Amino acid sequence: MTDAVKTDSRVMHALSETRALILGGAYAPGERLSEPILSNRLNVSRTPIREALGLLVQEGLVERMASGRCQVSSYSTQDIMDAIELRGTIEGLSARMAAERGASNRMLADCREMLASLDLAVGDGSAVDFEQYVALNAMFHDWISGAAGSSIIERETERINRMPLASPSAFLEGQDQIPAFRGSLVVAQRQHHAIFEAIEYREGARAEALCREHARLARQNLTLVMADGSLSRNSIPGLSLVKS
Amino acid sequence: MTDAVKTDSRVMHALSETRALILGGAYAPGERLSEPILSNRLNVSRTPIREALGLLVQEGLVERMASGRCQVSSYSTQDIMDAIELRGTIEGLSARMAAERGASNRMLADCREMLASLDLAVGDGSAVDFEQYVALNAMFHDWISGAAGSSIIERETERINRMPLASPSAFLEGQDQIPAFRGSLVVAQRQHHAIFEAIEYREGARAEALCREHARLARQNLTLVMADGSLSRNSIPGLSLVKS
DNA sequence: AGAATCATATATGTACACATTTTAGGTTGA
DNA sequence: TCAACCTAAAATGTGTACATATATGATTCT
Repeated sequence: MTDAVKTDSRVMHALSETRALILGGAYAPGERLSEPILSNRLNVSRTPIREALGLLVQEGLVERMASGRCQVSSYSTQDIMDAIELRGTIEGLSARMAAERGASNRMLADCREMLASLDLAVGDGSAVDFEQYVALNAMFHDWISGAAGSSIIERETERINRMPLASPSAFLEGQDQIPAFRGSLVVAQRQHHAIFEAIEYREGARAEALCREHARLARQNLTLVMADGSLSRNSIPGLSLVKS
Repeated sequence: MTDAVKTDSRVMHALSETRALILGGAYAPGERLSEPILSNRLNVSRTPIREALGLLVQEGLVERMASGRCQVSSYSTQDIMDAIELRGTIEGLSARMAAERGASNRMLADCREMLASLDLAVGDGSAVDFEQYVALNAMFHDWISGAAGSSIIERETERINRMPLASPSAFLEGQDQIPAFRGSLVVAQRQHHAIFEAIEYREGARAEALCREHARLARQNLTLVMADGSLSRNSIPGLSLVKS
């Protein structure tokens, strides 16, 4: 988080609780979030609730109406597609900058290690260690962002990744049951290697293009998820916010 | 603004006043911003001051330290360079999407009108109507963002543009005295036409590349400004935040 | 003299009260 | 039946008080 709110404060409590309620589908898109009611529900006074709502507006989970009232945000499938495309574009920028400016040997070594662990987690795609994969995948994407060497770009990347369903891990958690997903992990991991190689060899344009295409795997997964009627709306955090 | 804070509220007052103080250089980078002191200075109670500071953190003008205290942000020249590159990249994405998805005849007509007015404002570069240029230039860039047809991307573009010195208008205001600038406006306006043409003809890759290069004019202007010792540090809003 | 320590002053985090605005529902009138 | 209006309930915007945490500066000890 870029906002240094003390970790054990009531604001943080209100923030994470409310976020969990929204992402878990306890509040439907468009539903009002009144400060007094949340205040009662979370046993926190209105002041931290108010601040937490402001942060959720910033995260995109909540919208503030002209009257000042808050409601749960609603996104179209296209919105999520665009958010993923935006993430891919910014990751592409990071990767290009990392390639052009050059990553330190230490950074490169760290990434090689990550990739090796990811190889183990993926295997041949028949028995993926999902938990490991999710954690390492997030680390790899953070690595790209950091390798660019720009705090501004790193900060904006973090921001985009907080947007529901746009983060690199969005469709991974709780998706071990869909067969088509497991295959895509093998492809994704091959792309990870290619992205790393491009950065290592200072091939900026290639690194950028690969990142963009890599993000499009997520768009494909979104399509799969939206088409799959058997999926509970609440099995993927934030999916409840997507209307149409 | 994406945040719907009532326009005449005390929060808005505190926000714009404090922002003006920071951008005008009344507070130096790293200087502390205490809520009670601002409260006194602006004749507003701590509550709206506190919220305004939160918004300024979001804008990047203020940083919140681990203790909870706020201080004026400090940026390096490289940070601004990176922010401009990021803006160019996102504008490029917008332009590509606008080209690929197609802009309505109405949108295209609007833009043609803007470009004609810009042509008038620029003339042959010897007698530029700066005020007109600044306003129309901002409109043109907003148009690109809107033409993409994605509210998500439009929102993030607005956000980037609020970052000090990264917006398309950042180096235009108050720069009528630097000769090198006037020449760059002719180049910039030619790029505007090319970007429009690329979008009109659905040439996505061209539109994207042009937007990126267009933003690099701003980077060049930043270099000029930083090299020019004769320039007062406060003549360009936000320049006081740049250290080294 | 310099470093560690302690006390005071100041700032932040939070609760709560109150005024104003907004919403919601019911009533009246066409 | 529907629309406009009016009234009551509820929500937001803001000020203020107080507890806790943090910073500052004097003091003491080495």
